[in-house]
Amino acid sequence: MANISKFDRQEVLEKAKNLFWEKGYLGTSTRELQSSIDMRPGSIYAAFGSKSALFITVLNHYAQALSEQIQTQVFGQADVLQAFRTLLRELVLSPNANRPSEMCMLVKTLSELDESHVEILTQVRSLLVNVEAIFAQVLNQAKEQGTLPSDLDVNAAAKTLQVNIIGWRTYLKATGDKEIIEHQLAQLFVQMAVSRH
Amino acid sequence: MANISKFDRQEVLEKAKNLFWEKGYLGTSTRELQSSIDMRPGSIYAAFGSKSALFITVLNHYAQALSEQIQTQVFGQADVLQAFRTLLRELVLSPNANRPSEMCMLVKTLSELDESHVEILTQVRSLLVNVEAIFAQVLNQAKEQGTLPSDLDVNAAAKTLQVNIIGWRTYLKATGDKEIIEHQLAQLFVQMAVSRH
DNA sequence: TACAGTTTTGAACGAGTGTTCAATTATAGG
DNA sequence: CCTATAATTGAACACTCGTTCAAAACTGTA
Repeated sequence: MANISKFDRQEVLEKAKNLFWEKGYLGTSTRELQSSIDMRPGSIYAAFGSKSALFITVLNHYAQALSEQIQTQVFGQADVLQAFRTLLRELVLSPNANRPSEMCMLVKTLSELDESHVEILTQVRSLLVNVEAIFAQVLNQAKEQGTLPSDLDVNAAAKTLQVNIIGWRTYLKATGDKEIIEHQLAQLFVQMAVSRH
Repeated sequence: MANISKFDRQEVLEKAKNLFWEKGYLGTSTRELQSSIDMRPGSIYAAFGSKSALFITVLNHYAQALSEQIQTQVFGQADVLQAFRTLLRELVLSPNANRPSEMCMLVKTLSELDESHVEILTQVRSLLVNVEAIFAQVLNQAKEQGTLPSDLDVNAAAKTLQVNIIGWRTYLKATGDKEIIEHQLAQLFVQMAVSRH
């Protein structure tokens, strides 16, 4: 296996992520990949094994980055719920120039592939479970901080969050209508605050 | 242009729909298409023009079928809201054996393709607008029937419906968790019923 | 039955696919 | 500086892709 230094590896994964995220797994050819990450086929195959193996590595890299963002920008903040809401607003609505697609990469991959790509789908599903678990952690901490009612069903709320984020991002790609999404996002946090289970 | 009889044309579009829906636009090769609809390349190109033109024709066929289903199963029913809710439950949750993918084909296509496939994306966006308009019509009729409050913002509710359906179907493909979806679906109809704007 | 017009066929085209591997270049230890 | 090991290169492989088109088969009219 090619001994790419850690710094280069991160850079390569970042570039591969951007391309895969924009064009999807099937829509990205290995030649595009080659020129994008500036590696020749032999090196890529020595380092990552195959197109699908590289893609899975990239997916992990993507999820890792998301997880770290929540870790640094939400956990440890004075008002966890407030910080989470801010981050969510940014992730869903901000027209971040360096985001290659309006879709979440996990959801885009889940949508794109059928069950003939089991390995990739399995990894996507597992990563989505991780994300949901992190959401639940955030909500739990908000409960402890008293910004969410103590009887809130945290797991159900985390699932609702997932469903809505998926819907919002996709709807945004369809229509570009940010206003309704902004409204729904606010609404969702109101609902969580008044939930009685 | 090849003069396919109307019956054959419907059958061809149906088969092409099933394949495209299952494997996506990029994931479907013209050879698979050829054997699936039992036409030779020359005939396909005479009748439809290109792979992408056939795909767009198939998308229209797909949306047309959905529209007709709402027309016959919802409009004209004694309780439109009730009928709509039943149909929605079926469309989102039923493990219909002859549905080639858990995803909505429009959403799957929207997710899969980037802006380099403008023609297809434009058509998908337009069809999604149509669907939303039909939802609004249904809700309006429910208002007239008195099953929804007269001050309900029908357009906003239709958007919310869209966002949720997209989220539900995708979440279902990710986790298979029907329980939470069923709960959220019920919840959504409760919210519409008590809305105050 | 003969013929003009239409439709269908399937071989073929050129470009693009993921992947491999012998040859070359770079690296590090003595 | 020399050598053994590791990493990189890029040409090449065996397919597959979307698409075309001359030839064959079919169609309906006279």
